[in-house]
Amino acid sequence: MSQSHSRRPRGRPSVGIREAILDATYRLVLERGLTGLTTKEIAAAADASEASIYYHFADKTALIEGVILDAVLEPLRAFAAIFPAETEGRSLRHALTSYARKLTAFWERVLPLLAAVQADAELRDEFASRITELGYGPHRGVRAVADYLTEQQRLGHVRKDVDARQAALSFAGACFLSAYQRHMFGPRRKLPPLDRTLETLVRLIEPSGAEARR
Amino acid sequence: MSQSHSRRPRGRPSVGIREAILDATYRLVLERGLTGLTTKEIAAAADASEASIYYHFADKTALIEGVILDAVLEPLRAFAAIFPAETEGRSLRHALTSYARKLTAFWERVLPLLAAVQADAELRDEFASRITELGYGPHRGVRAVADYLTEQQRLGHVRKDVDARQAALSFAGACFLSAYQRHMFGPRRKLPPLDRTLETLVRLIEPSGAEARR
DNA sequence: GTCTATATTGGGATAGAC
DNA sequence: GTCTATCCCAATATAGAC
Repeated sequence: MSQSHSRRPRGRPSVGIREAILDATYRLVLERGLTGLTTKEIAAAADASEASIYYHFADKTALIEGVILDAVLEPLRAFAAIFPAETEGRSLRHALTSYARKLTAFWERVLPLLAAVQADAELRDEFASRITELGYGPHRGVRAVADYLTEQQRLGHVRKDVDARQAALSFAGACFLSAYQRHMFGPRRKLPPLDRTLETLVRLIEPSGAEARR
Repeated sequence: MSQSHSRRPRGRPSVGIREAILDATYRLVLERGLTGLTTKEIAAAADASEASIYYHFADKTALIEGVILDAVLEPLRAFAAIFPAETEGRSLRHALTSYARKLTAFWERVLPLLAAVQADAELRDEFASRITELGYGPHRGVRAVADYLTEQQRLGHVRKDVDARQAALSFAGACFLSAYQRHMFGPRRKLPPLDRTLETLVRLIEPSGAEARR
């Protein structure tokens, strides 16, 4: 967006370069990865000069770290809150399917950034401590589902002999693997469609006639 | 292995530098990530000169790509074959638990490398096409489990109304998420222990008394 | 605030002795 | 085959005009 003219036509908006730089950096990390990413590339993609990068950011590291950590932490923060709202007055199947779609989309958005984080020692350490201190992490999503399942169990919509946390891990795991596979190999459908996997899981944990009385 | 003395004592083995370089590169990618990894660092870690690197390898790219692709593809290849052997004459629970342990260990070994692959555009493309052409990929592990479950279904050890492929995805997904979490945050136990998750899954897919007759 | 032009550092790669 | 010494260039970062 906003490329395709190597020089902005006069009347350039005196503000917005900073945003363009952030945006370009983000896109480049997604598309080309972090390895070998240069300030020249970023400047070109943002249609700005390298000097402008150094006007707005202390150095390259500050730029990259800022972009990546924000791009991961913000969705994480946003996502951590949505599950309860998603379940309001919905059937077990509906709630889980809906959540799974969001969870998968979330992972697909974040995974490329996590790869970049992981490939860089400094970023990795910084990221791990930030996540830990904020209390985010995969267990967050798993626990949200587990809590929901426990509640549904109390209401008799989930078999009593199912360990909610374990079932939640299977659930989240299926979403995660599905997202990771698309992340690495694109949208080829080599794995079973996630929707049907979830349906299978739901059927497994729902009380069958014989189980309902236990 | 073979570190802890910064200079080989005299009588250095005139052969083995190539191996030392490969080994050092591998270790450095794991420890420090690919971003910013230099030939100087590699040389130092291998206790060799930079020139030796260029004697044995065409350029830095050839070295890195060689190391990483080998380090990923070889375990992949080895792993693709083991599942059937693991299941011989074992109970459903035992076979799955044993396989899960291997699957998780495999992922933990490979994930750091995959992150490096993903962070580099060239590597990523090269890797994706190699994997595709070899027919590896996450679906491989999923399918192996699915086939096994189908067989067990025929033998009456798995509920008939369970879709084997979907159950396998849940199974592999739980392993994968578990491995990924440890990969990112270390061995903190924020997720439910995998063993118990698998037990839960096994119990779910095993025929209950009421289901056995269907 | 943004640019052009330039300084500086350091990493990839090579020459040539041994 | 391995080393030391060096080259070259690309990438980060800055100076200074506008």
